[in-house]
Amino acid sequence: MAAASERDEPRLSVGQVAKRADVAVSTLHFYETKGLIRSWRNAGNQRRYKKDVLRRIAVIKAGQKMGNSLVEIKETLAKLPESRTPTKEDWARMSRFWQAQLDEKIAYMMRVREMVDGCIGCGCLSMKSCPMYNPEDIVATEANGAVWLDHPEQAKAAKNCYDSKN
Amino acid sequence: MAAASERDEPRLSVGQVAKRADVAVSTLHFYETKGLIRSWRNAGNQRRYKKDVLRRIAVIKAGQKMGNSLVEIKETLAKLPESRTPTKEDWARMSRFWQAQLDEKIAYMMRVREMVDGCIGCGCLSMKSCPMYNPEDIVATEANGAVWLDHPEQAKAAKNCYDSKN
DNA sequence: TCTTTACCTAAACTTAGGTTGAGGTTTTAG
DNA sequence: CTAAAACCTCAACCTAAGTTTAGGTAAAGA
Repeated sequence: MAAASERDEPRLSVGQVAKRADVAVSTLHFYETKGLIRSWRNAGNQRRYKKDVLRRIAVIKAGQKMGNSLVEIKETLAKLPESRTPTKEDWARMSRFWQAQLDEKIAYMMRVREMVDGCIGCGCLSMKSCPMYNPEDIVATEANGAVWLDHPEQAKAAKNCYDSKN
Repeated sequence: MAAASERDEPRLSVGQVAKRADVAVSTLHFYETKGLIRSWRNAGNQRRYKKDVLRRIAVIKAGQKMGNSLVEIKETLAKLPESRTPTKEDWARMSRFWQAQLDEKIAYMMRVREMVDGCIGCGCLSMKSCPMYNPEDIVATEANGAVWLDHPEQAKAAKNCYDSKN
């Protein structure tokens, strides 16, 4: 029966996963301790993975490229169904979620760009009015995970930041 | 003469800088050990700063928001003149440099967005052909500082990544 | 069978970017 | 003049995201 179920859904060893996903074996151990991936053990206590672990790792990598922490990525992965192997539609939903997040980050970068222009590039050096000196602009809300949002008004405020008092 | 030069260019104490730049005193000490800012000592061995330190800290903060490391930021700050207090034009040049960097990062994010779409969102799970699994796409060149550039072809490659073998 | 390769755990180490604490000195305000 | 507030150094500590090392077991192939 163990043999039968192994035939049903082929499992990968840690070395195989490491090679195919291009990460170190130690990284897979590490991700497992962090709850990002899961494995089962064979009779000899060695890890065995379902193939969808490869996609999970791809998601982890992509998330890191976007600048997300492993904790945030774990929260995203937690939206996948636990009871069954994720389907194409499950992954597509996750993809859409991340596209939206990327859109936000791109918008954030564009606001930083405006601030750099308005605040470093200009003659303004007053710490009080310049939005760049006020750190409340990165707000973390646990509902959305970390949010990279400046208050949009700040970009405008930067434009008015021309009192070269210092 | 010490008094005269203090009158010429007012110096700030570490506490004043901390308050105005909204960072901890310990952070200023830390930045100093890292060579990001500089100070002089008064007769009692206490730090004194020129006012342009505030702008340097603003630059550090902006750089961090863009995702730069302190080392990278230090390299950027190193482009400022050492011999004199930076002028408006010095800061403007730095601003332009960072705008360009931000443009690159925004472009990078947009490529990641395409990859997330093409590679997680699609049915493709082959590690070999998918650019997402190949880490060489973040290339560090010391000339430019760390570069966030994917090979542009990779975004295209993601589009061809539909062999659902796994 | 025997030896090499792969795998196991646990703990220590690494870098980045700071923060905290201890113990002592300087400045400032009343 | 004295006490509180600000400052000093140095060392230890912290989190994130892993990597490395040490000592031992399992599996694969000649």
